[in-house]
Amino acid sequence: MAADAAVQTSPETIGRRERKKVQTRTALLAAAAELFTAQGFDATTVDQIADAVDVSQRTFFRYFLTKEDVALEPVRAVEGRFLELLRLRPPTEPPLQALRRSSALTWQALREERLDEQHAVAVALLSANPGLAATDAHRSEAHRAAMVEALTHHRGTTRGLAELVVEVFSSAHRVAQRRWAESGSANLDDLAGELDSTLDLLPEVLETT
Amino acid sequence: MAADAAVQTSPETIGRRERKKVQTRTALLAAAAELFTAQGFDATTVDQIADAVDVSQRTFFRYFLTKEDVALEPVRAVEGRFLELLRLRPPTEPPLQALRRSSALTWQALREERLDEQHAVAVALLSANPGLAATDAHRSEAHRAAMVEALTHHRGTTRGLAELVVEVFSSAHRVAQRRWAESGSANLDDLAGELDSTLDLLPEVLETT
DNA sequence: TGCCATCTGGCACAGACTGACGCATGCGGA
DNA sequence: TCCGCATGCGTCAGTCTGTGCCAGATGGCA
Repeated sequence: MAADAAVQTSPETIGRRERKKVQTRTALLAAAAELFTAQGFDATTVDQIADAVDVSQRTFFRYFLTKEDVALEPVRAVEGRFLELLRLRPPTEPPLQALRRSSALTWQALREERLDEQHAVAVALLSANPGLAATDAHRSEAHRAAMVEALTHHRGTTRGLAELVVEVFSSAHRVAQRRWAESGSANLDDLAGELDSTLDLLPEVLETT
Repeated sequence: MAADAAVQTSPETIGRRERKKVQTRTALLAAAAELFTAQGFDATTVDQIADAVDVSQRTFFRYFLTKEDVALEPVRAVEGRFLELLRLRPPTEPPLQALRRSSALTWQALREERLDEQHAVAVALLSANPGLAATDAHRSEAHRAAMVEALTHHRGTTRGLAELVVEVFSSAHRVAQRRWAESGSANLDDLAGELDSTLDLLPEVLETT
């Protein structure tokens, strides 16, 4: 009976092997986050992270391609959530507004799942390590491409326009995120506020042509 | 008399030591560019570059902090030219237009000094190596800050607005540069055209709010 | 000519990352 | 229940980037 229940509930269907993998992966992520915030990204070696979880360095690199990836993984997760929400937006909605709304909803979801602190930590790590931010810019290219894909044909938007919209939105997002990190706030509402006021400045930008 | 002349003409004032330094630096830059375009950035080792100029690897790292820096140095040079021209713009000119005009003038200058090919090579290298582009984004932060500095108070522009203007312009610049690289053109006029048509799309971006 | 600052080469080493090999463990079928 | 296979993991050895250190070579200058 108990076994049957375990077999039927899909998430628990996975065997011991799979469970262990998830375990070590999670442990590596946690250990890395802790060490990075405690000692800084550069000062932390991969060996330290692996030792903290009691696996070999080689195993670490089987879970994460690079040391940067283990730091950026939370960011990637949030981007995934954001994309899901963006794809649910009605095609009648203007692209830039769809992006703005999806951001707000993403942060709301993070807060409801008590992931806001974790996200704040990741963002802080990013703005404290410019090199890491550069890698992030690279790694998020796929994400931007997916955003373009989701927005093309939104209310007759051409691909070329969608590309520019995404770039502009990403710029505003970066500016807002930087200001938020500098303010030292860990409240996602403040981040939303920064993004709003930044986006509201856009019309003035055009007047400078 | 001859000595006096040498002392007075500032560029030739430098002695043999300084001249040799410029020589090796130039040689390293040239060898790196050649190897990078021939074999790709990742496939080229620092040892290869150093060997090509017949200096030790250790010496290479005394001229360039990282392998990436030797690849990005031409880009930094162009940014310098751009900034000089931007600072000469009349303060009555709207910021975004000042940026646009400075770009055009920079490319014109590059062409006149027959540096357009070299620049095309650097841009091609950038768009062929996303990782390098990420580092470039990081390294160009100082450049963007300088642009903000130059534009603040331009026609009553606040710093906050200037920051956003620079971000938006940089976005358009990236988009245009990517399209130009994809088109395979080595003509700087085409790049200017791409930038113009991208910037002209900006009003439509705002309509998507 | 001789002294001093600077440049350079070579060495040793840390840290990120990779390929190969063998062992151990979990999984599925007979 | 037992066996064979797939998979994950550790170990080892090695590459490449980047750095500190010291000794020798070279240029500038009195």
